[in-house]
Amino acid sequence: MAEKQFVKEISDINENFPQWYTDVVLKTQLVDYGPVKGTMVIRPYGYAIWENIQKDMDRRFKEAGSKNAYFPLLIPMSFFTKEAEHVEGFAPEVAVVTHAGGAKLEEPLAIRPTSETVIGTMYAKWINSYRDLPVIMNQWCNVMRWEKTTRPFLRTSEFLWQEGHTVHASEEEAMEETIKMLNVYREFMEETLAIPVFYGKKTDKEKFAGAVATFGLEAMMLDGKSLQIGTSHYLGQNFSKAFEIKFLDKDSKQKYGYTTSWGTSTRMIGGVIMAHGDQRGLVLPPRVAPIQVVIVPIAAHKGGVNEKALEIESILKNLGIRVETDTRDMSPGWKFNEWEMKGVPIRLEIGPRDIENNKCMICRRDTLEKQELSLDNLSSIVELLDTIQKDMLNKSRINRDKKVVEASSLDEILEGVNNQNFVKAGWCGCRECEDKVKEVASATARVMCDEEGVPETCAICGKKATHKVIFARAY
RNA sequence: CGGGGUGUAGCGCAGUUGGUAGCGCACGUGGUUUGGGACCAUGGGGUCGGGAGUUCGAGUCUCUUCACCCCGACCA
Repeated sequence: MAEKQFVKEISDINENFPQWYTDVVLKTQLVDYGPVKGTMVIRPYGYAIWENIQKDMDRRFKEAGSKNAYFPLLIPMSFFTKEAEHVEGFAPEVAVVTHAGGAKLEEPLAIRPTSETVIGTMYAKWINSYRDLPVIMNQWCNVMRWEKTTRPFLRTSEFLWQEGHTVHASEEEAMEETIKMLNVYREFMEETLAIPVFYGKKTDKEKFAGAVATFGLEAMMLDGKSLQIGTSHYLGQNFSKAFEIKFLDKDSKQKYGYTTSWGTSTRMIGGVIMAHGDQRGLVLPPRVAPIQVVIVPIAAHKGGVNEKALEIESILKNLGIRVETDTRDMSPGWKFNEWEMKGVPIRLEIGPRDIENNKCMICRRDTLEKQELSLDNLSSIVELLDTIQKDMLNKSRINRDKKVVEASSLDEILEGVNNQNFVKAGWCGCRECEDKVKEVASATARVMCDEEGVPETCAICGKKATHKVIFARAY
């Protein structure tokens, strides 16, 4: 059977990481490849993770003052040309509708790669006075970017995401919003996905097309590569000037607004897989796991076992736990392996001997530790899920911190990334040095961390450093 | 777009000098099992990626075409 092969093949994740990833997303039935190259079908088990992410994140957005809305999928091509840098950045990857209703369209329509342009157009109509500001909206939708190489969740032609778009009366307020949302993301990644992140300003080379400044959150995957798991952009007046987002201020003067945008995508699911997985497959943090506890009845044919299992299921359900009982006619060992591969945080075994002794067996997916639990004490599973959630973040943080090094020369940067590390180094701020690192070490500048203290000299050219940057290979 | 590779059952693969299309897993049925991927019996399932050619005969040889994968390049 395919699943058995999976466990055997994957003896060392690091040696065969891309293959491990592909196997795990396909064999755990999170996704399937779509009929159009570069697209993915998110299967129910994978989509349930996305729903949990959405629910948690949406609550945080609303607490931060954001409202949800929805804007159209199709955007007139002319909208993109209004912001020069934006069109230049996105043109190569935009899919375009040229025909509709059986005829060629007068103006081609872009399938949105991101919605700054439509939303900006609408904001221009809606905003007149400083009393209309700030505007803080978010939409959950799909976008399309025609990428050359794709991988499920990490980079697909079509993906699901959330994009927030805001307008503010002042530069300070807009920048504050940019940083505020960056922090909302950071808290979500750590508290809900159990993924520790580095976060900070991106270099000009890596910033969003059309932004004044881009801030990113970078997570370390099991193979030491970095995944940009969320971004928050300060757009200044670039888009408000291009789309005429103006308001009459208190001083009776027409002014352009200051805009921001921020987004995260289904890529987060890929991040969860690659940050927590192991040789047996997925390890899902309890807060996003579609099934938090799976009950496996042992020797169910002996009577009374399935009944007891279902009784436990209803007790756990009443405690607010997402629980499922696996009554399929298969050997227990087979089920154990299947649910481990699927990353269910807790497995509960119940058999005739347990029922006699009024207990059950509990196995944690993150540590694979087994322990007995009295059936009178089932409510402690709520705390155990919480413990697992916290332990996973701590474990990730410890493993990550072991793989962060400092470098003061190009050779050391190369050595660092070759050892699957994140490398912190001084940087003079010039594009040439950034390109040199890419050329020599295939690593890119991820985010700046100047607050840690900027080194004296640039590790690449030896001139005076202006920033401290994390270099890493990236997905 | 450059370099390399693969197309044979749902999945993974074998198929020798050209001679009736095979194996493992999965799937159906009956039974025995069940505390770490059980077993026995039996059954169903194929335009060999497509097209053309050579031949008495092509999964196998030739030409052509398509699709997918990996490494680059590009890129949230």
